[in-house]
Amino acid sequence: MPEGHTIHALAGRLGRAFGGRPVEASSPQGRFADEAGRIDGEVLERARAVGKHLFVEFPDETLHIHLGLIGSFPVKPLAGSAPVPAKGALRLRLLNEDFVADLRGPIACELLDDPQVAAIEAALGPDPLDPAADRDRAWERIRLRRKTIAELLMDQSVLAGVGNVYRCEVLHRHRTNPFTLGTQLKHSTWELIWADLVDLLPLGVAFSQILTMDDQVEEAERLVAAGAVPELTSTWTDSARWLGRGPAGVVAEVAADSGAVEDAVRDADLEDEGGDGGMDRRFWVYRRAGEPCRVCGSRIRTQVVAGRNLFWCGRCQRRR
DNA sequence: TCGCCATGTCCAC
DNA sequence: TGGACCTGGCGAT
Repeated sequence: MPEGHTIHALAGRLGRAFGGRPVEASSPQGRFADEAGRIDGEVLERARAVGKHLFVEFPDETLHIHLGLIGSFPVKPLAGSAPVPAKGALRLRLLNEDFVADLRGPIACELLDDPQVAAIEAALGPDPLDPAADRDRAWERIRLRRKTIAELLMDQSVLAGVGNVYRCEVLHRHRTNPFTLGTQLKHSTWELIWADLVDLLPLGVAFSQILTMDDQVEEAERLVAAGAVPELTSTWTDSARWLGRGPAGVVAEVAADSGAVEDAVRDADLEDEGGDGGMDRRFWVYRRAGEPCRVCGSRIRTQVVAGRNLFWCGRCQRRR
């Protein structure tokens, strides 16, 4: 179940598994049969993510996919054996000699031309995973709005890639009242929230898991610094954030040894499809309604905001 | 086996 | 703002 980090990790996997080679495309379910026929046998040039949108580029058209709440697109190595027979509601299968990727339950799966792709991107706010993202663009869309920050963080035209878990967690990390209006939010608070997302989302990509607890973030960054996280070779090598830090050197070295990278990637791909990067699933507030706040012991509250369950601590996050 | 819920979005009212 | 839609997993029955 995807927020932006999941889609960026997926783009990396698709690129490594299928990039630069012809791909077999089919729609066992039939709902995408005509379009699959148009890309069948074409070279998959590149896969990239913007927020929660996935773009898979072919010479003449771009495959646009949005997984929605329940979609999945696992990439699996074949390891010499034939792919498992297609069954159930399988919208799209991508296949080559080494990998198979099965798309199920997307809310968008379509072939677009360049202007259509540009239109989707233009409607999105800055993505904290994009090294060139401009946080001020998001601030301009926040500061004049009389909507709560809890709603604004989920609004993809304000900020691209953040979903319900990250919004709950990041607001708690900064002790910010989720009901603070955009017009009331301090600029300094926004700067801290953005910087935190720029730190946290790449860890989510690297570990295919949302990590927000201090000890887990610390451990994740330690593993990154030790060069023990193969996932970042694809997504992070061009990240300004990490090029500006120690781990980048390690990443560049690992990336230079492509054979080792391939082996490591295969291992990672085998393991992390469940979105489990290996650390236990633990949050400050998300899905902890009624449990004691890990900071102050007060009960975590929940309330539906814009159709989604918001979780927060009424004491820690009193301040607007 | 059933019903509900989910890291999402869109549309009709 | 409520419902519809896409599918899988899990707890209750």
